[in-house]
This record gives sequence, C-alpha cells and structure tokens, in this order.
Amino acid sequence: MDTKKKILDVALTLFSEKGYGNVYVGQIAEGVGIKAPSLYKHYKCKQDIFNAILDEMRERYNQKAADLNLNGDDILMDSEVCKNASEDDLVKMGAGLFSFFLHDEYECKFRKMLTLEQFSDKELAGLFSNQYFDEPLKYQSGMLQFLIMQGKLKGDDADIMALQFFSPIYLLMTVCDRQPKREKECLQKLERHIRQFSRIYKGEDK
Amino acid sequence: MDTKKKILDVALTLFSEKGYGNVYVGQIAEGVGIKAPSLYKHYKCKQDIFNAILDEMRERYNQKAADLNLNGDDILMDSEVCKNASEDDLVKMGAGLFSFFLHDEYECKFRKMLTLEQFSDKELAGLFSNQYFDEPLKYQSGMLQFLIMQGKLKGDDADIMALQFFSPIYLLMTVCDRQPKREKECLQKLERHIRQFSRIYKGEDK
DNA sequence: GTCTATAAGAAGATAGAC
DNA sequence: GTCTATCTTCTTATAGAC
Repeated sequence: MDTKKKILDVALTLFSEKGYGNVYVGQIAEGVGIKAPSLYKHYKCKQDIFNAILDEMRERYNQKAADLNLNGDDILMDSEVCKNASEDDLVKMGAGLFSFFLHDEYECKFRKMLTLEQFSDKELAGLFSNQYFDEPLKYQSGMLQFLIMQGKLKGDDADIMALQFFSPIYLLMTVCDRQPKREKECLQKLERHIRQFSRIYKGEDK
Repeated sequence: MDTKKKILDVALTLFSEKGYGNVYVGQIAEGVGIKAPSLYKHYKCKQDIFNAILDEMRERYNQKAADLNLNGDDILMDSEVCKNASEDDLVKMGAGLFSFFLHDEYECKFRKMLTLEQFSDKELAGLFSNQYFDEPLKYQSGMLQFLIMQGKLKGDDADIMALQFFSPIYLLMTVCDRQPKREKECLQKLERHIRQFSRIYKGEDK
C-alpha cells in the first residue's frame, strides 16, 4: 500500500479530530504503522504533511468544479429535477445530500479540519468561506434563479433565497458534526425546513 | 490590577486565536506582563486556566439567562416591539444584534474559542450547541410563536421559522469571524434576508 | 524505506530566593 | 507574588545502520 498516501489519510483524520497543533508526528506514524523517523523519508516536515493535505483538497475541489462545468447544464439538469419533483422528492434529495456531506469520509474530515484551522491564516479562512459559503450559495442561487424564470417559484432575490435555503442545512450539519447522536433530530428539522421552504416560495402560504 | 483576572483575559484572547494546544504558558505570561512561573501562583496548571475561562463563561451565561427570566416577559416585550415595528425597524434590530455579537469582545472570543475546541470533548460540544443553536432557536421560536398567535405572522411551525430566521444570521456571523473585511457585504445580506423573511411570513408574497 | 539512537530545543511545571 | 534557575518530559527532526 502507498505509504505516502496513507500518511495523508491518517494525518487528516487526526488533524480533523484534534487540530494541527495537538497532533504529534509520532501519532501519525503510529497510525500508519511505522516509526516517526520513517515518516521523514516521505515528507520534509510536519507542516509539509499539512500542506500536502491542502493540495489534495484543492485538487479534489478543482476536479469537482471541472466535472460540474463539463456538463455545464448540470445546474439546469438539477433544476429540471426540482421542477418536476414533488415536495417529497425535494426532501429526499435534500436529505440525501445532507447525509452524503455528513458521512462522506473526506468531506467530513476536510470540513472539520478547516473548522479548526480557519483562524490560523487568511488563506485557510478564504478556503473555508469558499467551500462552505460562497460556492454552495452560488450554485443554489443559480438553480433557484432558473426555477424562478420557469415560473416554478416566486421571488425576486435568488441570492437571498439560496441563503435561506442553505443556511439551515449547513447549521444542522455542524450540529451533527459535533454531536452525531443528534442526527435523527436534525434530519427531521431538515425535512420540515425543506417542506416549508418549498411551500413558501411556491406562494402556497398555509 | 487583578492579575488573576488578567491572566484569563489574555488566555482567552490567545485561545480564541490559536486554540488551546497552540498557546504556550509563556505567551500568556508575556501578555500579562509577568514570567511564566509567576503564573503558577494563580493557577495550578494550564488546563486550570482553560477551565476557569469556561467557568466564567457559564457564569455569564447563567447571569444572562437569569436576567431574561427575571423580567420573564422579555420575550413578550420583544414581540411587542416586533409587532409594532416596521420592516425597517426589524432590520435595524437585526443589524444591531448582529453587530453586538460580532464585535462584543467576550462574545466574539468565547465563540471563536468554542469553535476551535468543539471537537475536543463532549461537554464542549454540548456547550457550543447550546449557546449557538438550541438557546437562540428556543428564544426566537418563542417570539415567533407569540407573533403568530397575535395574527401578526402566518405560519404553523415556529421552530422551523426560527431556524430559517436564525441560520442565515449565524452563518453570516461566522463569515465575518474569519473574514472581517466581508462585514459590509454580510450586513447587506443580513438586511435583505430580514426584509424577505418579514415579507414572506406576512403573506405578502411579492 | 524502515529502523534505532540521539540530537536539539521547546514547553509545562517546580524550587527556592527575594 | 514575582523572579531566576532548573527539572522533566515531550516533540520535531537528523544520522547512519540495515
């Protein structure tokens, strides 16, 4: 097995749990199954391991972005889905996405690691905001804009609608990140949120 | 000046910037203006300083909660305010609260410190969720419930309405916490969010 | 590439003078 | 209560054998 890669895996796991400063090179080595000095044959220093994780992160992100742009109509695709979907389908979609981001090993660890390092320098702060604020909002705003143009939703400010759709989902996810036992409760709130959002912006104010 | 208290101040500042594990006793002492060993006349160990900060945090929180319960009709008071307030007044109130929590020295540092330590143990995770999820939602849900009963707002699920009102505000605050330069942009989004929320739940779907 | 041994230094904490 | 000196342990990182 690729030791160099495994070091990153173990390090990411530990960094996401304790934060960079509370993880020792020896712990990473132990997780990999080697001794600390062997680790320095793969990376020059501890900081290099962290940087390599960030590089991997960016690479995955660019890959995802490229995928989305290749089938550039993906936003439209999704919108068609939403357009033809019942409220139940929307809930299923939302819950599915929520569960994916909550449980996907990489998504989850990257998110926690960035959460712990977000104040340590400006680049990391920017990375965090990009991944968990600007990009999701941009994407969802585009979708909502399309649905509005199709006359499927009412509203004149898709950006704010996206903020109102996304923020509760994100907040519920952070609750689950720190208190996994509350997942069921959060999923229920997520469902109620999506149903209400869907009803409200269809103009069917109950 | 009270050295024991100043140690907590300096430590909180450092912990909120770097996280517990990345702050050294010597740095705290330096900030206070004494040498590290002197610090041990006030606190038994580094962890004790952290615990003392938490104790102070809880004390302040209980004090706030007690204040709210003493004039137990505070929720109702606030609701009266909202009830008679124009959309502009609501925006002003929201922006004021936002700015307070964003800039109040203690609120800001506590929030950042908890953000960095939320995964380090279950008690801190619970504390975080309480302060920045459950309690705000409980309070705002009560207010919204009252406004619904008064016929001022439409809706049948005050909890979810509170989630939809609060989440964007919280999320915008976290953006400012890590990227202070985005405050103006976030304040604008906050205003648009509150205006839209207000309009939507008044049933005046535009 | 992995190991043992070890250097070099940092960090938490204590002893004891003032 | 503050200081200097010091201890101990931990931590990163290197040297060099295998």
